Amino acid sequence: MEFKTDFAEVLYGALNGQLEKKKLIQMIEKPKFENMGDLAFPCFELAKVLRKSPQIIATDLATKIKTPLFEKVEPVGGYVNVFLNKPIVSQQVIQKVLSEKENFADLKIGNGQVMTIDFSSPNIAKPFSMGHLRSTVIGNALALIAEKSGYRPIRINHLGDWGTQFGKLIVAYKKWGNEDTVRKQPIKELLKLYVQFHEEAENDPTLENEARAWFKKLEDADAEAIELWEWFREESLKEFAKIYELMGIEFDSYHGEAFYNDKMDRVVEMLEDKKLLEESDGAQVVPLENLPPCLIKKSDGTTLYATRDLAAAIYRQETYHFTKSLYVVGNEQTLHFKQVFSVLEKMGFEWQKGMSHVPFGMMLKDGKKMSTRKGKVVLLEEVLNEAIALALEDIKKKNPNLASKEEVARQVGTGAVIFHDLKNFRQNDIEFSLEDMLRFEGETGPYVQYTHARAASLLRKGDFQESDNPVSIPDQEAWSIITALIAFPDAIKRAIEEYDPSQIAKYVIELSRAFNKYYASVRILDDSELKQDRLTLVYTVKLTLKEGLRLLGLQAPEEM
RNA sequence: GUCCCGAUAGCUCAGCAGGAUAGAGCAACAGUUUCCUAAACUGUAGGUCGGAGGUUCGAAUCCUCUUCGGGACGCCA
Repeated sequence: MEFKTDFAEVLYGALNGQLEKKKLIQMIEKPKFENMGDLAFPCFELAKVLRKSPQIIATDLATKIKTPLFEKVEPVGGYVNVFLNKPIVSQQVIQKVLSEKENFADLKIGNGQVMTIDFSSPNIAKPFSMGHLRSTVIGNALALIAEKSGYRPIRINHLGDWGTQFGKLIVAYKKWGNEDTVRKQPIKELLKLYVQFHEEAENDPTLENEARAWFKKLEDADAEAIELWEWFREESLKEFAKIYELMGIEFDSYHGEAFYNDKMDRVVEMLEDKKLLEESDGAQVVPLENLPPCLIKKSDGTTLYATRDLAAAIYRQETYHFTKSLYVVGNEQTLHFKQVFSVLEKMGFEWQKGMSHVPFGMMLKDGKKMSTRKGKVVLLEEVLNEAIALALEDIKKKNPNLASKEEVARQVGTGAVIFHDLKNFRQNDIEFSLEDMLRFEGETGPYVQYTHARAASLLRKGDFQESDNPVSIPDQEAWSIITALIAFPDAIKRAIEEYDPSQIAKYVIELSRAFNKYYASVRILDDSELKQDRLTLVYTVKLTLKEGLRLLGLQAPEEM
């Protein structure tokens, strides 16, 4: 399977060790076009050392390369192009997928180490908006990819269940709220109150002071404040649970910000002991080099976001002993995490080197940030339900005899929404478009799911049974499927190294495309001696697609 | 003002440990089903890779400057 390495070995011999094997592996690339072979070695760099033209070097090298693994070696314009021996390579790959099944492409780079992943982290008493979708699906995929790569992921939902916003909410509830209406539709009603607070506060600034006072009461454990807070929190969690269930996402910890309330004094003490704290305009800060100072305590003595994140980081290290610790949080908080990591470094914690902020772009509406304060939010649950309804419609039209229509619609609908978010590089901003999100054709989740269902259908109809006979490439047209299968481990490697789930999304698209082309050009269930081999190939595609989808947090229905 | 992201086809984006003719999807147009799910496949059309310099045998990819868009920059998170 490591054909690059094999090629490098051969080159190393042919070059009498003039370049290191590692360097050679690095230089080997994939030719731009399929008719140029499967691997290519550019000779331009060697031209300087050898004082010969790249063309001559390539021609020369080509004659020296002889291995049964390559069926053709061709010097073209300064490149040595290599064509893999299709029968041999295919047999190896198919054999590997067949024997490893869903463990195909498992990596060991994580080495069993713990990786905490802080993601989703919605704010209590606010609706689960499209904005939170990004953190949720990216974090979930990263956890799955980390596991595939040999890490032990710990999924942490760092709930936004503390802060001045609760002061605002309590004020709003006491002034304009009503218990019954909140009980009926907690999130909608609380959002309404939150929005109303900001509207009224524009004309009446004293409201802000009231809100701060109520938050102070909350921090001082005032009974009424606590009671309301607990109620809001509980209702919100119920609401979030529905969404997580819909998307099939689970967490190891729901410790939110409030959990760290009693752990912050210790952090402040540690900072004092290390003489890192300074007073500035009545507030306590840690001055940093090349960064603005990090605020630890407000002038009224209450804590801040950064303080809680410091406490959380220390708690996580002490509890989980992580080697890596990720924060899947939006772009706009980059500075904050730089500050927090920097403070931890000043505190002398070596383990902070394993911490990374995994930023992502914003979900925009009309080119602008969506604002909860102004009530300009799109609710995730509504979008998911709409996607599911649309999927159900399609199923009724296209596959009316399908038994579990509702369940498959759920898988396909949520799949479309999740995939739409994951297929592009995280850091890009996304303009919210319901139309794009509910598209089931082209480069979409449903396209990949459909491809998987097609493969499953073939296996059913062809009554496929695994056998121990070696299987090789059944048709020339299948070669791009083989090369796609070979590429799966690389996709996972890149995804984990760059914390980039879109690598997997792009990969499953590529494999699906290769398979659909094959499907269109070769009749798989034809009665021929090739049928068993073809079905075996279909089976390897099905396994790999399913695993790829799983890593993104999508399910792969057998029929749709 | 300082710092961080981004700019590639009409739209959404790949490509960016430099390499051979810049690729997909959507939209448009033209096709494919007596045949394994047409949520598919085939073809046509569409690009001064924001602009200007530089490094290099070679730049969409690296460096500098610049324009435009977004974000962050102390008592929100």
